[in-house]
Amino acid sequence: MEIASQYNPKDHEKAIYASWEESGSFSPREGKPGKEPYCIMMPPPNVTGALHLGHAINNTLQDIQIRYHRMLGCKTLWQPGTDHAGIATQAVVEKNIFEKEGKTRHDLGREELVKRIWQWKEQYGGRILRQLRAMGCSCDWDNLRFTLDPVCAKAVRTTFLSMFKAGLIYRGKRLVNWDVKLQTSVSDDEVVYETVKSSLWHLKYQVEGSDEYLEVATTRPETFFGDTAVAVHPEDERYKHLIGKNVILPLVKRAIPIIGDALLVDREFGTGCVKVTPAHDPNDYLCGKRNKLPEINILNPDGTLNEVAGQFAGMDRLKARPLIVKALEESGDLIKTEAYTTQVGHSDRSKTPIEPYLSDQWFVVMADMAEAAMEAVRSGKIKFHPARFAKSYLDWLSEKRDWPISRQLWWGHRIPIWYVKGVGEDELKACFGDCGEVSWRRDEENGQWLLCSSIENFKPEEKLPQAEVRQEEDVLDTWFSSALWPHSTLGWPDKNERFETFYPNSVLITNRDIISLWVARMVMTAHFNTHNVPFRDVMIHVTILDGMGKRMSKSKGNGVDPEDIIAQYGADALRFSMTQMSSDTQDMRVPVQYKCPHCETLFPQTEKNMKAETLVCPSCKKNMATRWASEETQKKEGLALLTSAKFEIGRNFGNKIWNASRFAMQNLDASTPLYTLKELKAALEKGEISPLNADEEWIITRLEQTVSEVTAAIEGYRYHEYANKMYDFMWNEFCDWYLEAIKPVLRTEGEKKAGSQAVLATVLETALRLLHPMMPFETEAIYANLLAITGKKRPMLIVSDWPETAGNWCDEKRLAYVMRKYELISLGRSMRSAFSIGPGQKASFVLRPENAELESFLEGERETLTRFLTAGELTISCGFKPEGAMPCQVAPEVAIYLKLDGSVDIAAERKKVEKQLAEVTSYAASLEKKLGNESFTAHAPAEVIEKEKNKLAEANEKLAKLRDLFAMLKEA
RNA sequence: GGGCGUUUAGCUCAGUUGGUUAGAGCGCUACCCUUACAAGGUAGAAGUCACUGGUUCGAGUCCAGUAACGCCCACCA
Repeated sequence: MEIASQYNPKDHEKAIYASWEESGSFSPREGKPGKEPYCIMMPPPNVTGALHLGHAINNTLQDIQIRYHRMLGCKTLWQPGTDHAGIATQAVVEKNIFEKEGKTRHDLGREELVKRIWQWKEQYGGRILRQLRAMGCSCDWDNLRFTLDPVCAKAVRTTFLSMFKAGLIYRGKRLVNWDVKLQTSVSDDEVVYETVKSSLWHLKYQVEGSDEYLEVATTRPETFFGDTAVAVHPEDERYKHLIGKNVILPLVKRAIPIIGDALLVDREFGTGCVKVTPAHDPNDYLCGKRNKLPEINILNPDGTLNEVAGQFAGMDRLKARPLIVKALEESGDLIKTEAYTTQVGHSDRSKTPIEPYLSDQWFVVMADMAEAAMEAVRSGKIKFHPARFAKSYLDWLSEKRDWPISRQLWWGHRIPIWYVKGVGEDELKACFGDCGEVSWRRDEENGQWLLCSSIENFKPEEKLPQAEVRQEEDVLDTWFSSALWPHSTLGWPDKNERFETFYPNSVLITNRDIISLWVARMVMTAHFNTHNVPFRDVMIHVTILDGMGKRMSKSKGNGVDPEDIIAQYGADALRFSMTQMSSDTQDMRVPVQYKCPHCETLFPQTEKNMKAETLVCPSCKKNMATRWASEETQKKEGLALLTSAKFEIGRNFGNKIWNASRFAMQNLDASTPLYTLKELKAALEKGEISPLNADEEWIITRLEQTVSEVTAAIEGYRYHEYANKMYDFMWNEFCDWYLEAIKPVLRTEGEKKAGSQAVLATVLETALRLLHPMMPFETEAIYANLLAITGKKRPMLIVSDWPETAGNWCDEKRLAYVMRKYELISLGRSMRSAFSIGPGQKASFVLRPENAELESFLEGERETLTRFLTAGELTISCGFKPEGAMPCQVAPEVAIYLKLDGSVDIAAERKKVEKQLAEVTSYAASLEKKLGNESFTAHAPAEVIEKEKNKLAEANEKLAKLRDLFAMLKEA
């Protein structure tokens, strides 16, 4: 069998993924007896978005758990899906239509816009799925969900109706964050504050019937049209006497009261007088409620001033501001203007300043649901990993602020509420009284009924021809449907086997920035709908940062497409590196570089160039396109892939595994059995294969330790430990020592060779299974080769069993001797290097063990010792006495000498030994001091003291050898 | 302003309940195309564990404070 000398991912990934998929391996299959079903819901990415490395780490970690549990024999489901992401998607499509056709959504109308967004979804919605497949994600594609699916929609309507019936849904006037560009409210979470250099304008408000005036400072002078009071601190001696009087607003000459409000006013800030604009400021709004002030709205939905603003009506509020200031200045009502830096809320989506705006919105009452969600974590029914993240979850929930769920968008789940006028309750009862899927409530203020229903395509007007019926225009906040994800995707509310099997889910794996937005809400709705938790564990993983320490995100422009990395290094390299980065303390910086498609020159991604569509290569000066450019431009100019040296480690490791396996393939044949560890043990005990040599006993023991450690690491979500243990085992133990050690046996013929082949096959195959969840493509490819070369027929690795240990392969002393052997080799090589003995040049060594047992062991290892040391003559003797000066290194129980042909520079040798002597002496002294310290021996635990004593004994032993050596060098 | 986290080798990061002479990968130095692998091998150099105190027989690890950085939440008329 010809095997390439480098692992080339492109030769394997597509075909292997296809064969997994075709074999149905991604679908849940019946579990082994006693194994609990296992289920993870993929956090649904925005359907029209593109995944970046943040998603790559998220999905890698999920796939590891899924593949591991599948191999354990659990009935396993990884539920994939995408989110309709209301505002984000609608904004993108609207922008696109406006750029191409110059039309707004109002030109198109609701139906047409929604149609266009669906088209957009069909066209671009595939990219994420392609990316997930390229990464090797083993999701149940047959049951892909979308938050606007009929299944999910039913869950949304059902939940809404239940909440409505339970009195948890209400409609109220609230000050919302209004996005004037998208003309919708956005949640607090979608508002980002930006520092803006502005001014603080001081205005003069004349006290009615007096010469006195109040000086109020504002950053938003245009809002004075909506002022309904001026507030001062009730204890403020400067203004106390004015409370109850009126001031006259400039220009419009309207009288408003002076009120005392200790909550709103900080006496120390500014002038101590605050203009109160309840309709346009959250704090003023609350103040208005406290003091029963009227609320005057000054804005139209598009951000222009309304008729209240008199001559300024119709102007955009920001454009009007300087004109208003000018008018105030001219009327003498502007006292002064000072420079002021302030934070202004901007819409995360449209990047325009947010207006606090009074409007009708729908809300969900949070109090009880939040309490239940907190209890689920406090009681330990849900566990966070790492545990500290429970705090941010609990802190957020403890505020129990009602959830505004309406959005003035067209893309999303339309709120299932109908406004009904002109009928009495008797008529409603007659029509819907028997129907559990309809409920209603009286809205006295507006003289109408609020009718709520979970029926699909509900048309109450057909049953109530006499009534005036209007459906609510708003849609639900995207998070409303995402919040149902753990149960809606399983077909809830319909009773079904899938839900019964996989609910609650096993674990949620996600990023910490959506703990409040999403995790908390899932727990709340789960409790409300299913009286259960949605999942048992929440695993929060690291955040991927760019080279400048900024979180990777699409909108920032610093996101790296996983397919860029896959194209250059392969999916397994991406996955390995991601796994290795996934510790639970620090976020991970990934410095990113562009790679010129023409000359392969690398140059760093910077703040400046990260959003550019085209770039010029600093080396070859040719143009290139980035992922921001259109597909045509990418084709024409060549695409500059983003890359990072971070992934080289994964590629190099993959190549190492590949070559180690290649070596194995070259030395195995159709006669080689393919045992599990337990079967190998049984075969040994029955004498079916010849006894293991020391190196084999050692590698099997190390392998079994690795099986246990790696299993525990995955179970405990300690991914970097999983990656590092596998890396160390494969590279430093399997390749560097074991494979090198067994080479001669494999070149022989006979029983011993057959035994060694069996061991090699077992170790390799077990290692492949351990690696598979993290590096599925390559391990599957190697496994296929292994089956071919040994002539076995087995199912694919993806559905193979997770390794089990057999235990007790050899005693500890023997293991220690093997380690001693490796240590001697290292020391010997070190001396070779110190004396500039070239790699091909043979050198003579003497080993002087201190007891006959070790002597006889080393004698048995003469072949490997000779070969690893490139030794000419190798003497192993307890009674060896050096004649004259010989370079020497000491290990516990044994010393190794180098015989030099030429003369030895005795002075140099003496210096070396002297240096070592000094080091070990001070080390031993510090240990002695420690052990001589009575408080240490009194306080420290016995095992620690024992350990220190052993260290001292070893140091003293080494010291004695070094002293002998030194004395000898002196004589010579 | 409140909370959470981070600061360990030139870079990116590990370091389990306090108990080693503090580790890895990349990079660096020297020598090697040795028939699995140069995406490799062998041998090396490189750290005042941010700073200041404290607790302790013993601190990279625990406590307090300081500084810098990052994230989340709240909010500045």
